[in-house]
Amino acid sequence: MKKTKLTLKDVAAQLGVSTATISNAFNRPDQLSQAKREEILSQCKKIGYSGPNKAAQILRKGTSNIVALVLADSIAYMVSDPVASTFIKGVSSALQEQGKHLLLYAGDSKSILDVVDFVDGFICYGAPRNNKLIDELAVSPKPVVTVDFDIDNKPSINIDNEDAAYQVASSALNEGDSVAILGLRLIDSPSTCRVYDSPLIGVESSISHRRLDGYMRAAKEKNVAISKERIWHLPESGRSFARQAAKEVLTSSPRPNVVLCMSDIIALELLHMALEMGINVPLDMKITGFDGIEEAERTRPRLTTVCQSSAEKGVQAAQALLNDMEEKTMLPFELREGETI
Amino acid sequence: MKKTKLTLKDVAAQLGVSTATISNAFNRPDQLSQAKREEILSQCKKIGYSGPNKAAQILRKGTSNIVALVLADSIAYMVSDPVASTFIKGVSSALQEQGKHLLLYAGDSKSILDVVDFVDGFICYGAPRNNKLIDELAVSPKPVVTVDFDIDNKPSINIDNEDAAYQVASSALNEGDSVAILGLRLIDSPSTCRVYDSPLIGVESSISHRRLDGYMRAAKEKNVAISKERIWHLPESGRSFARQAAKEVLTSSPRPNVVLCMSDIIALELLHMALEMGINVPLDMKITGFDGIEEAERTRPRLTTVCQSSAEKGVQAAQALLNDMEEKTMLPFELREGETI
DNA sequence: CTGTTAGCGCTTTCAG
DNA sequence: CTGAAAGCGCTAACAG
Repeated sequence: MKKTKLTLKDVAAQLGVSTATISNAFNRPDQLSQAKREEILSQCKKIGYSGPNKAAQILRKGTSNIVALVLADSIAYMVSDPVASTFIKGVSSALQEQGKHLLLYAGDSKSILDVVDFVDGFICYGAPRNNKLIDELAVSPKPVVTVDFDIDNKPSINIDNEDAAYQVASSALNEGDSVAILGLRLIDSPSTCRVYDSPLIGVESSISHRRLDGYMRAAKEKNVAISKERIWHLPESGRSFARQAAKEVLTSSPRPNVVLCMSDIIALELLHMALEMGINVPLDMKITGFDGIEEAERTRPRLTTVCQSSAEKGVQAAQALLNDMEEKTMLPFELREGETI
Repeated sequence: MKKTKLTLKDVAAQLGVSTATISNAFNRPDQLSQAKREEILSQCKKIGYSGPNKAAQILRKGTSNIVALVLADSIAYMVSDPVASTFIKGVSSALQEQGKHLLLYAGDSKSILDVVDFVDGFICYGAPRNNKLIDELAVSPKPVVTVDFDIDNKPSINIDNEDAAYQVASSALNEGDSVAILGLRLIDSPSTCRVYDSPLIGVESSISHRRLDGYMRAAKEKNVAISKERIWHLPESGRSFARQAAKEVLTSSPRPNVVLCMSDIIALELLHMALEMGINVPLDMKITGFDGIEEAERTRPRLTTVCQSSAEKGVQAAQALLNDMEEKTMLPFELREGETI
């Protein structure tokens, strides 16, 4: 009894039929009689052949049932971000429904080339930290769907970040306010800092700049001036960066009485720290977030923020990919009035 | 100018060398002169050949650089669990270091067969909900590493759950205490309920039962009786199940003055609810958790719990897989005394 | 150091 | 409905 892996050919020989018949029994039920098919399948099970080798199928058919999810940053970081993980959740449930598999791909990887040949497509969540990936995706022969950013001629899922930011800022701001903004990835710096006159990055494509635009439009309408030294840049939305930035804001002078935050994580960190310092929210300081994560609902006072359904985004992205959608989709968002403004 | 994808053969023809030379230029630098190699590589770049097709390489070489991470449950659930996502974090960072890719695989999938042919191995985090997968993994020709449970003859990463539970219970319990236990997956039920006399599941393999054993050993030593109607079963460690169970416990009579929880998520939910009800923790009720998640450190009063480094587990699991380790590894844990006992 | 060639295991025309 | 045969694109002996 040798244990060399059985091949379709072996099986065909053993059962005394041709290889095509075995192949058809597994892949194209309509190509042979019900009876014959069941006969073959049961024989296969008996002799321990569990079906055509997938690696060979991938080469031959050119499809693998694997979808790559390209994250903006390292997997390590993304998977612990509540917004990203909710998105992954949406993607994975939609994929699982269709029997597709999920390959997680870091946005700071060198290249996309070592998977492009065998995955069935890419879902790209946020502009990957390594810009080169964007160029590679742009010319990839495999379908691509982007989320929270765009690539020319590729379908995408977005919300209107400018408008969302405008709305949340509008409801928070009043003439005479002293405002600070806690922004995400506005400039090219690995650490928390004020923006000052650093050149803004990815101004066209980035959701952060759309949000900034929205804040500024609201500010202008309300006759509120916001100078660049009151705008902070955070390299990512992790708690430690948020804490740093929150501290800087809270100890800056004059202390702002409205702080617009580009993520709930940042806003919550600021909120907690402010409360600890005995600052009354919203009387002494108003705070707004962005995203609408669960924790923001549980926290007291409840955070005023913009809700976007990351899970829904994930589902839509997966469906767009699997159904070869061409259009760019704009998903709705919702202002959630909490108790922090 | 046709756009048919270039193959290695085409390139060889165009450059006037043999296919082996092209292949070697990409895969085995030692097989040809530095000069020739660079010549070839730069020519390839110029004509737009980005290297050997990966699908073909997978078939030919039998390796893909893809590692499947089999989760205990659906990806959707796992990715939002802080313990699991920290584990994923560890795995992914170790894999990324070695240029390996991460395929997330749901533990409630039908079978492992549709990836076994092309992945390089499996990391299996917790006993998959679908038991069939365990049998398939047990006979898989590809390397397997299990975490938080065992398969005969396969390497594994574990902590001593019995001892950890014993220690945390020991430090919480005193003679005369009225104790409740909030357990995980103790019986076969999709909803929160008391264990009573339902048959326990997976008694041998499950970490939950090891923890239960540890609690019981401590209880016995301290002369504390814990009846099965004071032991709750939660199907998973999500907040909503936790909330349900917490409510049942807090409204049960007599109300226990010590509650041992098998996860921090459960313990925190209980803690919050108890505080809201005006119960003094730890005076009126002591609470212990398990895992040592970040949130448990941030919460006041700080939770008393067992810390295990899920990230480290992930790293070790990945290394065990990549280095073909054979042994079963036992990782250390650490009791963290908070203010809830 | 380079070229030839036999597969890796399968799918899919195309005849029968 | 079945069988024979041509590749999918590549790698690794092996011979030169």
